[in-house]
Amino acid sequence: MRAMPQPSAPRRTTGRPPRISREQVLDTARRIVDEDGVDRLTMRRLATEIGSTPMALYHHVSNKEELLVLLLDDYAARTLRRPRMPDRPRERVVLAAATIHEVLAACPWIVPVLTADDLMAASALWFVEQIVDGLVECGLTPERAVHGYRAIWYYTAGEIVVRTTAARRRADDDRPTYRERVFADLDPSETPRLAQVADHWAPLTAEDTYMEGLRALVDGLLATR
Amino acid sequence: MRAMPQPSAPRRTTGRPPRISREQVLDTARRIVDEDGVDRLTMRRLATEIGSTPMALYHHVSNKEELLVLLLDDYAARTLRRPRMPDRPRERVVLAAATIHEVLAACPWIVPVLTADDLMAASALWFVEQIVDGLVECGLTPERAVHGYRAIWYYTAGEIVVRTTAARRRADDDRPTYRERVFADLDPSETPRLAQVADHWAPLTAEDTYMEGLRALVDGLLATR
DNA sequence: GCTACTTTTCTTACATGTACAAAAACGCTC
DNA sequence: GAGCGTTTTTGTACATGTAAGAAAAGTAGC
Repeated sequence: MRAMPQPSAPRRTTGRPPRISREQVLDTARRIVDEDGVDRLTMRRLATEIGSTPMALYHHVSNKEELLVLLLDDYAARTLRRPRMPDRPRERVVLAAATIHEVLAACPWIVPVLTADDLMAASALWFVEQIVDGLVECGLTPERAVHGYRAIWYYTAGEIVVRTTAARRRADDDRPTYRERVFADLDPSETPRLAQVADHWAPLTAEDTYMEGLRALVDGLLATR
Repeated sequence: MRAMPQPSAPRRTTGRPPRISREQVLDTARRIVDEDGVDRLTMRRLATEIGSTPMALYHHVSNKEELLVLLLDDYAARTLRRPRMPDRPRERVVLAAATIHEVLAACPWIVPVLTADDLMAASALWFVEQIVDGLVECGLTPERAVHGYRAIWYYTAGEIVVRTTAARRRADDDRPTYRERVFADLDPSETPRLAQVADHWAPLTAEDTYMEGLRALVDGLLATR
C-alpha cells in the first residue's frame, strides 16, 4: 500500500525525512514540459534534474499518469480566469464551456489526461457549476442538467482529443495514413455525398468549428421536444 | 523507407520470399485480442505465436498503432450491419450515428485508435455518408453538413473514450482518485448546484445518456437559428 | 555457377514505466 | 546506546515498443 501524502499533510515526525517534495516534483515536471514538451518528460530525467532516483518519485506521485493529472490541474489553476458571466443563462453555459475548451486546447499534452479522467480539477469546478446552473435556470431538472453537462464535456473532450491527436499524427509522419488512402479512393456510387465533398474534406475538417457545434448542442439540450 | 505492401498487391517476384503475411498477422492479433484482451497483445507474443520474430512484423504493419487501426477496421467490417434507414432524414442521421456508437462502444480496446484517427474505416464510410446526406436533406449546405458530422463524431468519440477509460480506471484501482476527492469536499457556497447533486453525481454520470445527447446535438444542428 | 540487387527476417540494443526488495535515516522506548 | 517501527530512498530487474544494421533467401543478368 503506497503512502501518497496529502499536499499539505502535517509533517510526520517519524521515519526517514524526505529529500524531495511533491511540490518540487511538480515544479520540475512543469519546467521540463514548458521547455521541451511533454514527450521529453520521463521519470528518469525528472529524477535526474531533481537530483534523485526514478523510484523515489513514486513516493510523491503514484505514477506518471497521476503526475500528468496534477500538472493539468496546476495548469488550469494558473490559466483559467473566470470571465464576467452574461445575464442570459444559455450564454453562461456557452461561455463557461468555451472558456474551458480554450484553455485546454492550448496545451495539447493533456490528451492522455483528458481521456483518463473527468474534468474534476478544483479550479474547473466553478465552470462546471456555471454550466449546470445555467441549464437548470433554463428549465432543466437538476438530473437533466447533469446529463447535459456530461454531453457538453463529451463533445469538448472529444474535439480536443481527436483534433490534437490528428495534428500530432500529421506532424510526426507525413506519409498518408491508411485511413486517408481509404478516403481517397471512395466509390461515388456508394457514397455520393462524400465523393462530392472529397476535395474539400481536408480543409473542411481542419476548420475550427467547436463553437458552432457547442451552440448547436446547447440549443438542442434546451429545446423542449 | 518502409515498404508497406497493399493488402492485395501483385506478388513480387524478386527478393526474399515472405514467411508471414499481413493477413496472418491480423488474424493472429485478432485471436489474441478475442481470447485474452488487448492488453495481452504484445509484439513479442504476436511474433511468437506466428512463429516469427518481433521485428519481422514491422514489414507487414508499420507499428503497433497501425496494427490496432487495422484490427478496428476489420472488426467494424465484420460487425457493422447496415440497418434499414428511416424515411425522415433526421432519423437517418440519428440511426447512423447510434449504430456506429453501439458497435464501437462494445469493444473498449479501440480507445487508443479512436483518439489516434478519424473514423475512416472503409466499412464505416457508408454511415458517414448517411449522416452527411441526412443533414444535407434537412437543408444544410454540404459544408455545414460536414461540420455537423464532425460535431457528431467528436461527441461520439468523446463519449466512448471518456466513459471507457473511466470504467477501466475504476476496475484497475479501487482507491478513490485524486479527482474524486476534489469533488467529495466541494464548497456549497461556491458551487451550490454541484453540492445539491453531489450525492447523485456518481449514479447520474454512470447512466448511459448517449442517445439523449445525440438527439439534442442533431436537433441543434438542424435548428435554423 | 557467379555476381548484383531486392525483399524479408533476425540479432542486438536502447529508452521507458515501474515492480520488488534491500538499505538508509529518522524518532521512540528501554 | 540498542533495538524497533516507520518512512523514504536506492539498486536491480523486467516487459514493452521499436531503431539500426547484419544476415538470409530469393531473382535477374551474365
